[in-house]
Amino acid sequence: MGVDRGRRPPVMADVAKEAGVSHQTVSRVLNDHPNVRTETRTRVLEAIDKLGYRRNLVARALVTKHSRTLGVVSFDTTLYGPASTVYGIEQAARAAGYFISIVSLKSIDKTGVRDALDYLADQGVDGIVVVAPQRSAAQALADLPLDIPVVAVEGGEAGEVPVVCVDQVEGGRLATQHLLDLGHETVWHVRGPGDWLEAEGRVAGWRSALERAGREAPEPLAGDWSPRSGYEAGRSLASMAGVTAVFVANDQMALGVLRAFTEKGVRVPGQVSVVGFDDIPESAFFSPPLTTIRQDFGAVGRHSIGVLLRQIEAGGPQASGRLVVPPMFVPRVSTAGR
Amino acid sequence: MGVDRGRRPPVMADVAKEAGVSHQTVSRVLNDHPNVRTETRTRVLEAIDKLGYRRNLVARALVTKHSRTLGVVSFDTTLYGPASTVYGIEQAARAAGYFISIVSLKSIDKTGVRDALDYLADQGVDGIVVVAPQRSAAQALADLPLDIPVVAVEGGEAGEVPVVCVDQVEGGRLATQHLLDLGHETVWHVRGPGDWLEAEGRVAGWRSALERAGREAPEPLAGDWSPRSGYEAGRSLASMAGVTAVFVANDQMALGVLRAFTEKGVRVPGQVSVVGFDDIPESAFFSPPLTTIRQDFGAVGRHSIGVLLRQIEAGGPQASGRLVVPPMFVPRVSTAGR
DNA sequence: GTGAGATTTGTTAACGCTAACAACCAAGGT
DNA sequence: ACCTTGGTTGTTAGCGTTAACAAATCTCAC
Repeated sequence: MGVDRGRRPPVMADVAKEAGVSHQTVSRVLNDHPNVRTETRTRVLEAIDKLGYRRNLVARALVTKHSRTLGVVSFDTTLYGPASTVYGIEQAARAAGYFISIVSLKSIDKTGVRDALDYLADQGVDGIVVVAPQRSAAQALADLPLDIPVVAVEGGEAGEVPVVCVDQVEGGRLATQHLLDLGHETVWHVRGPGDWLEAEGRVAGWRSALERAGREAPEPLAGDWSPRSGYEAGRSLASMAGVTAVFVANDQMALGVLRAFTEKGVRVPGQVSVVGFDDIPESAFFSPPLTTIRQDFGAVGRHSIGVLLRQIEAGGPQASGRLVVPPMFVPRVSTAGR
Repeated sequence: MGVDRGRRPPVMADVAKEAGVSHQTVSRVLNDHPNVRTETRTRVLEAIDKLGYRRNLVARALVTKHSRTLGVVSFDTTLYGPASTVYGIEQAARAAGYFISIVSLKSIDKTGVRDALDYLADQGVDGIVVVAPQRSAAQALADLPLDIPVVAVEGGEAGEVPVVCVDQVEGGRLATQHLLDLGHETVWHVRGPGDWLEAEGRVAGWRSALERAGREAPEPLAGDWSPRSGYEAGRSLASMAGVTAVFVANDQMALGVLRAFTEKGVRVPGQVSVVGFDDIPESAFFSPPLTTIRQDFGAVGRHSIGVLLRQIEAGGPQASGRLVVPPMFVPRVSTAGR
């Protein structure tokens, strides 16, 4: 392939001359226009190959008004959940022929989200996925009427914006019911930070399962998703009487709880049963291996792209509302009967 | 701000008319051209504000040949290391006014890397960071002479391509030396997968520390970074006689080793000391808390952008070679003297 | 064989911006 | 008064592609 003739990368006109056609015909070949003779097509294709031509997507985007780029706004992609979701998004988008442009926020406030959205809109993205697990982020989305398709992941009621999420309430219920089924009188809860919708959903599920069973719901302990906050909650729980079952709102905090229990000589699951949430890859190897609720982040990512693309191609918001991915119970060793 | 007059988003000509100047003057204001009267400038700025004008970056990119977008190719951004590195890259890039376009690979082979690079080059990125921890990826980079600035992260000798990395050999040495200093006769090693440069660097550091101390290096056990592979290695180690110290090539595998030891009744650090690598957020809460080697992924990400931007602005590869970030020893509870 | 219709190709004009150059104006030196 | 100089602004011409339309060619029935 004779690339590099004359330094400057070849453009459509060069291919056209090489193939003895007009540049428009080259364009047609490139865009799979039906009305091109097969013989012409192969001639053009050969010329493209010979010159090593690659079409300029920027020029294309200028005229079509479509960049085939999708924006992703996410909060702290260092965390397993967001990272996995973004990974799913990226895979699905690339499979559909879209590029992914990422903005990772340190903190999610209204200004942060607004700026990120503006930033991406400036770049000319065709649509945006906002991984908006916090109430404030979801709120921000609902408030700003963007003229560009948007999908929220884990987003609560985000006004007009369609939402893809895991059923957190169901997950909380599953975890709590499992512990009740094992014969525990009641279930304690280490919850996630106040502003997070996921944290609230899990609290709601936990509370609902307890209520349905007619049990008293103890005051939940507050955490911030970090192992350290779980550790501190664990130390509190270890010093309290009558704690036999704990539902911890994520696996990292559950790790902290387990650590605190180990230090205090509380045996798991001998004395206390523990259930986590997320099923991070490490959970199966905690001491003891953690019973938990798995979230299929990959599916969430894929679905969000599906919804977004449908919206883009339809040229307006579909009445899609809310797409809910079910959570999955994963029994391991950290829970046992009374 | 009277946005939305007439549906179609305003373009430079609209601003020009509004301000009573030519569109070129608007362009000059936008690009901070020095020769514009302050009075004219404010008039243009007011018009921009009034119309809610935002410049079209695609059109700009077409004529300037610069998209202010950087590509990132990474392997499995679900893992903590890559995720943190990409996060650092993203933050640094955005601070410098660049967009980030990500391609996350499932497997890194030559074709995969080549395709990803082509894909990003098509998009018109100004430069690319390749997170290339595998030998094959580094090789691929070295082989394909890209006409676009590239930086490799964790990349071994990548030919002409500048590299930013953590000093893996030093890390391995640090971990091993720590165990020797505690009085252990020798140190066993659970290594990462063969193709990974990081795995090889850590092996080399481990071996060098042992050699320097005049000790025999036992055959390393093979892992694949996953907790499960660490668990299996741990089971083997537990059944072997004379094992008192183990350096595990990452924290996740170390977790598996700890789990296996717990199951087999091997006390850590009572009978065997364990050192990990990475310092993931969970490590401090393992049972026992894991002594490990911290990698500053954020710094690596930031530096890679620094090197890349310098290369882009200089308009050619700088004689930068290799930028090495030192690892850091983090003592915790999983190691003790003989 | 001829005209209607379809198929295939070419020509021209955007898309919204910046670069290059030209034009204009005021100030200052001769 | 003239010419220069430099700051300030406007005009024109692309960047590389697709859209819209026009032109040429082919196909087939009558």
